[in-house]
Amino acid sequence: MAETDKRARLAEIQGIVLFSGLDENELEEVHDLAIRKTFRKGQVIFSQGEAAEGFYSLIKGRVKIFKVNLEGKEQILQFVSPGYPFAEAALFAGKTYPAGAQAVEDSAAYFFESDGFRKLIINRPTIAINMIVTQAGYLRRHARTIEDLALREVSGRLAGYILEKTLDSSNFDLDISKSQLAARIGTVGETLSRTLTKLAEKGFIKVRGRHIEVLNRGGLEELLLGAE
Amino acid sequence: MAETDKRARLAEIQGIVLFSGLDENELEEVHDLAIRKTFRKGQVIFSQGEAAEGFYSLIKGRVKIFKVNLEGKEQILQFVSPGYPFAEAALFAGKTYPAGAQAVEDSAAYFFESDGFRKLIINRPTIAINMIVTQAGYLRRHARTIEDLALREVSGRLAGYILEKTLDSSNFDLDISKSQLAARIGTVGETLSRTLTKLAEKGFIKVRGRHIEVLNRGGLEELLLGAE
DNA sequence: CGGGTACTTGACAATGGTCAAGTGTGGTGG
DNA sequence: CCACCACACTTGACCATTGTCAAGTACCCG
Repeated sequence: MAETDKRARLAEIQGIVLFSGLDENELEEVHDLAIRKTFRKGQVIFSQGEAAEGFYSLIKGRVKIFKVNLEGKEQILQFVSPGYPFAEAALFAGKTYPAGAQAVEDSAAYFFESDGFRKLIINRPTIAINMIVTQAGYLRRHARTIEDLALREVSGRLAGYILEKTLDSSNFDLDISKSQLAARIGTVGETLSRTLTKLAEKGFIKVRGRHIEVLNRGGLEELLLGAE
Repeated sequence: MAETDKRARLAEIQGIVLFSGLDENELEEVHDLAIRKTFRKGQVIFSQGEAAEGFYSLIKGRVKIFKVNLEGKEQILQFVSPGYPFAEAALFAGKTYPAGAQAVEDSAAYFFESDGFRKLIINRPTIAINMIVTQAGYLRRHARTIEDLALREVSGRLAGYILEKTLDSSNFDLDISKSQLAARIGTVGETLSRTLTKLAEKGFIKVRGRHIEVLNRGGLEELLLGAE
């Protein structure tokens, strides 16, 4: 029982991008350090400003990383997908979490205590490289978010979001609430609602509930670039 | 002559955060890979969208990393200080530079070609760790910028900027033009100008040319938090 | 079927961007 | 050493985008 348990955990750990390409021994080491935690939908994992003891790697569900201001407005920095780490920056920069984390669905993650993980990583170049790779990806994504907020109006940001979600098909279902989408995109629910109908009126998209269909990709792309 | 040259270069390389803690041999390896480049004030180092062949480490001067939109509005993602790398994310994510880079002063940097550097880093955990550390720092900084843009008005962002520059003394001189500061803070010159005089009228600061003196730290801190 | 939450829509206000016209100010050349 | 030009910055008037507050509607879950 404990044995199958361990095997299951090793399988989960293998699915984490940070640990891809590791051999058996290395996986064992990671396993011995990892603490499995589960979170219910809506549960706060940590809050901004809290002391950072370590970082997480999500294996199931979804987690949002966000900031809030005094008035309660929220900005979502990113949604974390299974396989990906979050709060890894806490490992080497600063002693507190610079943002909050909350489970958006029922979720499970492995927690890695900072000191132990640092020791581990020093002798495991593969993990270090994997870490650099995912951080590089996050860095790009953040740069894009900054660009969005500073240089695009909300119709452009929304267009960008929709285009990303429809790289292959021509339609998709929102996997988050519209108010969360608003917070991701850097606006509020009301404005998102209006912008969505505006795009629909222009004939670029069709919206029914959470289902969005793209009718005119070119139109969206122009918006993204900054035309009107 | 070539010998003193090399020694000078090794000294420069030693001053780069990515390569701190390396032994002689490792420094040699890095040296053999590094291409020294100089840039005049105002010179474009690379443009957004350009194929990314490698990354840079600044050793002298200053460089800005920025995005521009079609209307020509600019958002500065960061100013790079000597010792720090830029475009390192290009090493492992994507084939093009996601932003542009330009020398703000006469500058010098070492260029590292991606493939070669990747090979090097695999056997040099120290470099990998250093890389993770600096990326973690950049990640934090970006998160902060996103927070600023999404959740603070420009007076709050400006207050934050001034507070950061006056952690020890109570006054400082702007090391960039006001229009560049505006672009860093996510606004335009006119608004920055107005905001500066507004803060001065409230008695929080005193401005003369590029010199800024803080008169009421508490007031600035409130602005940063979101009061008005 | 009921109740609550999420979303939409409307009217309004405000932050901040744009355009245009000054006002320096520093550096260069006469 | 002064005059002048270019450029950075300031200030004013205006307007657009977006946020706020409020009310109404739809939809989902129990």
